[in-house]
Amino acid sequence: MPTKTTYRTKAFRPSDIYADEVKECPDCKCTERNVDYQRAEISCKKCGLVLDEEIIDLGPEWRAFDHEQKNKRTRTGPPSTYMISDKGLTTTIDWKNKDIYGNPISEDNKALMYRLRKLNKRSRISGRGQRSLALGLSELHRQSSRLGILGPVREDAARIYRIAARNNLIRGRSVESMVAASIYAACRRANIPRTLDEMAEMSMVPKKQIGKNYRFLSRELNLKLKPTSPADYIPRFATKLGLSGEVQSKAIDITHRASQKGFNTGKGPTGLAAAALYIASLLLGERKTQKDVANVAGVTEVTIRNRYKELAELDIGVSL
DNA sequence: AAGACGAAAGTGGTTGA
DNA sequence: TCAACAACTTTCGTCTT
Repeated sequence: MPTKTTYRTKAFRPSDIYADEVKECPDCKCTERNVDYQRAEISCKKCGLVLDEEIIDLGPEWRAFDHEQKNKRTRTGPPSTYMISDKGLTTTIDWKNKDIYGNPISEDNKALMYRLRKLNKRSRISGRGQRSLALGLSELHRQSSRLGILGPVREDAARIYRIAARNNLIRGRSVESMVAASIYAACRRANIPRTLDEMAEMSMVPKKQIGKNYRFLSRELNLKLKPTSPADYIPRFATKLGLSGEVQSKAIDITHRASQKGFNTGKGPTGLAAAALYIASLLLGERKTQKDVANVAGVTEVTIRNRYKELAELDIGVSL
């Protein structure tokens, strides 16, 4: 990814970003590019060679049909927020009338300090709603891009965040953690759940806090989310492990049969998904170690073993 | 030598008084 | 608010391939 941030226009287009650093395609030496946002890939227009993948979409959040919408819907400016916001490093002026050495401030300066405090406070508060929302949305954009979340799911996350902001649910919580919680909720709603570990890793927010905020959001906004099904995790885990589609469907089959026997109650869905994948990989001869599966699923080998033992006792055709 | 297995102790979150 | 509790993790020793 290019790291240059020389463009400062309000609504830049992704194609502009790459315009000044198009390199020749090593295959056919042409310089024309296709940018595919669905797959997040840049490929050569002539020969189709993929030149860059997992690009970050820095474009506007929504489509706009007239000038007013364009102003409203475009997120505010370049990825770095140095120009706009204080990046959370707000300056406050102490209420004590002491200087940094602890000496009292002179009577002359007291009036000055009073005025400064007042102005500082006022400038910080004014327009906070608008500004923090813009900040939140750009943070949301950054995080969802890193997770590879696009389209409707991202829009849903943005909607959740906006509603939360409107209902004053962000106050007292960090923007990053609430954004992460919104994305987490949107993913679950779309049945493509991310684990809390994944969310924590990319948002730099402790897992605990994301979970807490997520529960808070779902309670306050009545999101009515069902517990995640282990089957939802399987395709993603399987892909990461490089397992075939057959193993995937076998694993999904196992989780379905297990849930028919009322097995999935109270257990973590990722553990069960991992165990099902492990078993399926053994049955179909694409052996993966417990350790590999455990790493991808974010559980330990011990958990896989336990689930695996329990599944074997369940009489659903899983026996070794 | 790596992977699988299991026991035991520890951890963080939920529940019910 | 606190203790009990279930699920899961960490750690470690032993067995298997």
